[in-house]
Amino acid sequence: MKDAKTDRPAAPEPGGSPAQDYVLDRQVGFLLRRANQRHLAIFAAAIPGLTPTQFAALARLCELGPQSQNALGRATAMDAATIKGVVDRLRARGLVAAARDPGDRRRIVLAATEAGRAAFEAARAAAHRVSADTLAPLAPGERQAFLDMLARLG
Amino acid sequence: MKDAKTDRPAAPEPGGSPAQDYVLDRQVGFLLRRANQRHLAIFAAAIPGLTPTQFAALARLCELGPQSQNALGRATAMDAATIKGVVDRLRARGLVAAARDPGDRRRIVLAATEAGRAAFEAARAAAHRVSADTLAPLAPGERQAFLDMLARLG
DNA sequence: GCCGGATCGTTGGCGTGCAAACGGATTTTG
DNA sequence: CAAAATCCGTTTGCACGCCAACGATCCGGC
Repeated sequence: MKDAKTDRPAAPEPGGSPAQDYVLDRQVGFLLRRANQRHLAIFAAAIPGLTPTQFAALARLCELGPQSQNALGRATAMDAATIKGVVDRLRARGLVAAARDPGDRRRIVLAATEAGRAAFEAARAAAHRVSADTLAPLAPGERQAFLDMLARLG
Repeated sequence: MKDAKTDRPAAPEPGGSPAQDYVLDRQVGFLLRRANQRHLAIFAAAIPGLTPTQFAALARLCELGPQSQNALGRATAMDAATIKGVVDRLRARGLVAAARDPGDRRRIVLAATEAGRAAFEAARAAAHRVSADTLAPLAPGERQAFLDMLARLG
């Protein structure tokens, strides 16, 4: 048997038609998807030629130095299948170079090329602007708190 | 040994940010992507058999009644190409029915079937739990504020 | 009327994302 | 040392998600 003290708002109703119980516009998942869409659009407008994931991989590679492919994937929150495609496209454009690891024959060691490093440097200022523009609808005082909370959801 | 702290490459930044500090883990886009990943995992575990987008489309259809395909796409923040695939899959499973609009021969009028409505009802409680679980890392008092801010970014 | 612009749904292409399965290399452990 | 457990990168298959282009239809203005 159920507790009678459960809240009304989200409780399943026995006999009636609940209907307005689930409001899509208030669900985290939906809002996350929409915020992501807007961010993607801002990014694409500010940095054409590099997707956010490609830029993230390149940035990490510049930040951390040479990495194995899967390690780079972990550092950028992409699974092995996803990072492969991203790296393939970066390699095809000469932004990332690959070499076999002599100490572990399974591994591929990736590193940013000169062109890759230059592309990262060239895009960095724009990337900061993208982040700022994305957060623009929030009051300045809210932004850090929002980022902190968002980070906790990851 | 390397000078890692006072590294100032070819980016002349007079008085502004030192430009070296592009920290991926603090960028909104990256955090949004990671939060989305976690939410997706929670959703998939709680509601196997329906993706968040499919559930969103079904929910909107139950909420708003019969809609044209593109109108449903707008109501769920999906472009025409995306909503088509989602609707195709829902139709293939008998959760959504389609009929031509006699008043406008371009349009397809979509409606949830009995099975579709039942699937929505059956999943609704779980969907609420998904939202709650996603927000679980936040203190109860923070959640509403977070959602409000997130909504403003959409 | 009719014509130009909007809207409707469709298609193709590209780029994430995840799951599952695989063969090869390496490490752990019995 | 050999078997088992891991880890590496790859592939396939599916599901978004956006863009650009398209034929069909509708609608506004002339």
